[in-house]
Formats: sequence, C-alpha cells, structure tokens
Amino acid sequence: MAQAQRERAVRSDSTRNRDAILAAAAECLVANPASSLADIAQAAGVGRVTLYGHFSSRHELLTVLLHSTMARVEAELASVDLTGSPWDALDALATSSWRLLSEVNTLRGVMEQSLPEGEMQASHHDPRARVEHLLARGRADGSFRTDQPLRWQSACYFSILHGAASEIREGRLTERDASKWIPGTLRGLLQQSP
Amino acid sequence: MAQAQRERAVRSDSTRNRDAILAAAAECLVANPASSLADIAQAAGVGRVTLYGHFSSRHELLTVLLHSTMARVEAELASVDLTGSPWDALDALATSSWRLLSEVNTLRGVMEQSLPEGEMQASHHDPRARVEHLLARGRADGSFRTDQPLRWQSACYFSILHGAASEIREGRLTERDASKWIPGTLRGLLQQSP
DNA sequence: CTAATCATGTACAATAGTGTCTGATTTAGC
DNA sequence: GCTAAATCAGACACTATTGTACATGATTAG
Repeated sequence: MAQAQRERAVRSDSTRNRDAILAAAAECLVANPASSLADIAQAAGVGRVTLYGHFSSRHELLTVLLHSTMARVEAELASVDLTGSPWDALDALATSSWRLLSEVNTLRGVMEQSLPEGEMQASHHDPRARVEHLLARGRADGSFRTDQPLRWQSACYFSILHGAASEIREGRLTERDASKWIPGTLRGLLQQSP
Repeated sequence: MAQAQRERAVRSDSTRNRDAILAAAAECLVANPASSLADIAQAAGVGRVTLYGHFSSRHELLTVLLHSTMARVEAELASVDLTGSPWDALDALATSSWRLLSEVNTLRGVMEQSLPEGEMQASHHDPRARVEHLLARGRADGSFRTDQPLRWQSACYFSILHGAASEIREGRLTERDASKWIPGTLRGLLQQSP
C-alpha cells in the first residue's frame, strides 16, 4: 500500500489555498462564530467549492482548525522556560501565550455548539494542565496564596486572558497595553493577602 | 386617545405565557446562543405561533429580553448600599450582582451577532458606569492601586464575574463556591502591590 | 510542451429557521 | 353562561446554509 505511485507532487497553490482557508476560518469564526462556509471561502479568496475540495464538511474544517491551533499553542507553550521562580514563570507563560490561548478558547466555544453534543474532550494536552502544574509549584513553595482552590485560580487566570482578548476585539484596548497590564494583574491575583 | 375602550381586561394566562416565554428564552439562549424560536416556545410550554402572538419577530423578543434583564440588573444594583468603604462596597456590589451581570453579558453577545451590525449601544445606564464610579472613588482615596488604568481594572472585574459564571455553566464550580471566592479575588486584583 | 492536478462557476437537492395565514378550540373575564 | 380573547396545530412561502455533481478553465511539475 502506502501511496503506490505519487506521479506528481502536491501542487503548491493547493497547500497555499489550504493554509489561506484555515487562516480565514480562524479570523472569521473568532469575529463571528456564526460565519458560514461561504463567508470563510470569500475571506480566503477562494471559491466555496474549492473549500470543499480541502475539507469535506464544516465539521471537518472546524476539527482541523481547532487541532492546528492547539498544536501552535502547545508549541508556543513548550518553548517557554518555566524553571525560574514561579512569578517569573507566570509572567513568561502569560505574555507568550495569552493571544493564542484566547483564540483556541473561542474556537472551542464555536465547536461546542456546532457539534451535536458531547465530543470535544481535550485533545492532546489541555493547556490548563500546564497552568495548573505551575500553580501547584508556586503554591507548594509558598509563593502563591493557598486560601483559594487551585481550580478557581486557574479559572481566574484564563478569565483575565480571555477578557483582555475580548476588550481588544471590541477596540477598547490595544495589544501593547494588554501585554503591559496582564503580568501585574496576575501577580495581584496570586499574591498572599496582606 | 389612550385606549378608548378596554372592554375586557388582559387575560391572565396571556401575561403568564409571556413571562414564561421570556424566562425560557433567557435560559435557552444562555445555554445555547443558537437556540431557535421553536426551542424557546417548547421550553416555555407554548406553541410556536403563540410566541409570535407576543413578539412579532426574533429580533423583538431578543430586544425585550435584553431590556428586561438589564432592568432587573439596574434594580438589583440600585438597591446595593455603596456608601461604606470602597472595599465593602466592592464586596456588596459583586456578590449581589455577579449572577445577573453575567447573564446580561451573555445575552448582549447573542444580540450582537443576531443584529445586522452596530445598534446595541448601551441602553439606559451601562452597569459598567456604576462599577467604574466605585473604582474611581477607591482610587481617589488611596484604597485601590492606581498603577493600572481604570478601564483595565473594570474589564478585569467583569472578566472574573463572567468567568465564574462560565465555570458554573460547565459544571466545574458551584454557585456557593463562586460567591465564596469572588470577593477575595477582587480584593487581590485591586489592592496595592507590596 | 504536455498532461495531470487543481480551481472555478453554475446548478441542484436537502435541510432548517423564520414569519404568516387559516380555522378550530380552549380559556378566562364579565 | 356568553363572549371576546388567546391558544393551538398544521400548512405555506421565503430565505440561508450545507453538501454534491459536472463541465470548463487555469496552473504547475516534469
């Protein structure tokens, strides 16, 4: 078996269009979760039928998009050095990933109501696990406050990141400002109460 | 003018059904923003045509629902005593309103993508104005940290409340726990850094 | 240049939601 | 009990989206 004959290599514009479709899908769906495939195809600069040449259904497009975005997040997160103090690790993790994390979060929401029911359990590593691991370390060595459950602190962490992304989408905040205020806010969230 | 003859009073089951429809709409739309009018009518225990007897279109139902929910929020917020210390006022405001606030926030999101474009500017008082007024007072008297913009702190305030509501919807948090952890978290958000 | 691959446009069927109309039936106010 | 008001079920036209089929035109590797 194993592709007996690949008489021709994959055409270059094919992969280029495929990437354009995925990029356009991410952009459209984040802006408006109810975007149709026609909208996405138009935003990608291809015909609607071409989209079906690459993804056999809306469901498949969403699935591939979610997985590819999560893979980018994983790659980004894996490259962050978390060996320093919990505070430094927190800053590094947040500033390097808040943008992507909120995107994957939004896409996850789109899929949840696009799929019949259920499905969706975290594919690969849940980014939350990484955050909670860091939180556990900071709590263990006395850096972070421990009068609140770890799960709650994790939820607040993502709430802040997601909220910042929303503010940006609605034009009330710039990316630069978000990057500037997020670290200090997360510190306030986790430091011991006086 | 002014209803020349009201030969009959409004029938009681009519207003009862109207209320049931609004309640069901809030419940359905928060759970699934793409709920159809048929879903809502069924959840309210009435026929689909009866719904059209009360609201001439999906748009009108959403508008009335948003306004009525915001009116409840306004009433709830107006009854909160904010004259004490900024910290106490913050606790009171958050614990008495986080549930409703997140509901109105979700409905606002549903409407934004259901209306053609634009519209939607805050009807009546934006609940945010009330929060920002309190924030301004706490910043002025030195209670809250001032090394971050007021708008950012306001955004974080709503992010925490909205995030807590999301966690509850997904079953990872109970209402009791949310009420327990929210005040302490908001304090950490606003207190001076050490 | 050549030939296979891919993109394109149009057309079509199937499905789902919206909004309207009809007539029959039940309900509640007086 | 009478009567107006409100409900209900079913059917209809309209629109939008999804997914498929087919014939034609463009692109690119070799």
